[in-house]
Amino acid sequence: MLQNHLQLTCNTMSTHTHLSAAESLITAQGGRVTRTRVAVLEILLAADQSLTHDEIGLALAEQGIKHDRVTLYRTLDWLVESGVAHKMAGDDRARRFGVAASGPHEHAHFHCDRCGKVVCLEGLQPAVAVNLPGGYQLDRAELVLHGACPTCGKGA
Amino acid sequence: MLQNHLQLTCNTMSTHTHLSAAESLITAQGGRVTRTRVAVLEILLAADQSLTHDEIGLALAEQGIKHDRVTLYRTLDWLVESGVAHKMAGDDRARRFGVAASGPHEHAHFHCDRCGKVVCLEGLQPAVAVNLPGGYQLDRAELVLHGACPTCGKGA
DNA sequence: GTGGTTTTGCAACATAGTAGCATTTGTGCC
DNA sequence: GGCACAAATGCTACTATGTTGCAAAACCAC
Repeated sequence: MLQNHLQLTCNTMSTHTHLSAAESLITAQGGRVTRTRVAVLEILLAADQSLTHDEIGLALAEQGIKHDRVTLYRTLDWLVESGVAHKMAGDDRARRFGVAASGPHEHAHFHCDRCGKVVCLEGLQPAVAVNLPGGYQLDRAELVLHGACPTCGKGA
Repeated sequence: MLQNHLQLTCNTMSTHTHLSAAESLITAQGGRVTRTRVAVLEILLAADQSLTHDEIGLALAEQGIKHDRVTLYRTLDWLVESGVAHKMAGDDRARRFGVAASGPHEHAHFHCDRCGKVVCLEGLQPAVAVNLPGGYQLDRAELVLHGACPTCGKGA
């Protein structure tokens, strides 16, 4: 899980010009580098799976970063809008967020039906664009695979 | 308030042995044939797209069928549990429901990003089961295509 | 440091879905 | 047809998720 080392990631005022990956991404999008944005993005970058708003909020709290529920929603929305993160709807009614590491919208997700975890499968590209009925214009395809993740599969 | 036309759509007690498709489906699942279930299922059968809980409730009201929000949730849940209908999460936070006409879980959906409509594409089968990382067990694949439906595409 | 704009935090609201329980309604049986 | 019993409904209240408006604070350029 996430450590709570409290390692004072607030280096926006430091004399070093050292920029973390998160900070670079944010400035590249023309946004201001704020405590919340950096922390949220770092959490997403460090995570190997999609996280819900709630999970991210919890991680923020563990790092001692004070934040508001609404701010987190807006931060996540901004990240999605900027193309840095992507949003996806699961079977439960909570949306999950992850960093869009590869192409803009071209990767599949795996949803574990037992533990509810969602991971990104970068290597998979759905072979669609096939027999779509006439008149439909395809923008992007979203592929969600359901089943058991390695952890849950072993237990069975 | 609700009209009191009370047009007695109750044909479960009629002398005919005429059973609608909806009624047959319900009894086949070992469920009771109730006003709400028959009406909901007929609405879903008649629809050429997935409907939200809200849209179904509206359709029920238009037919003068008194119902409760909670009952509708439970009815839909029962239909999904019985395998008669299927549930899918869209980009908005409302779940959509449709009848599972073909196989149990093996068809794709098309989501129109302009009008929000969701239709079932029975003919499409995602060609997955490919390079899934080791340890993952695949149960089913859910493919959602995003783009413009024929109606919205023409306008562009 | 100062000023101006972006973000945040707060409170209140809105929507989607769930839980418990008393009442009603289908259904099998006589 | 009438009865009994379980399933389904309807009601109220509640939780969870997400949104809006606005004043205060933080960020960044100068």
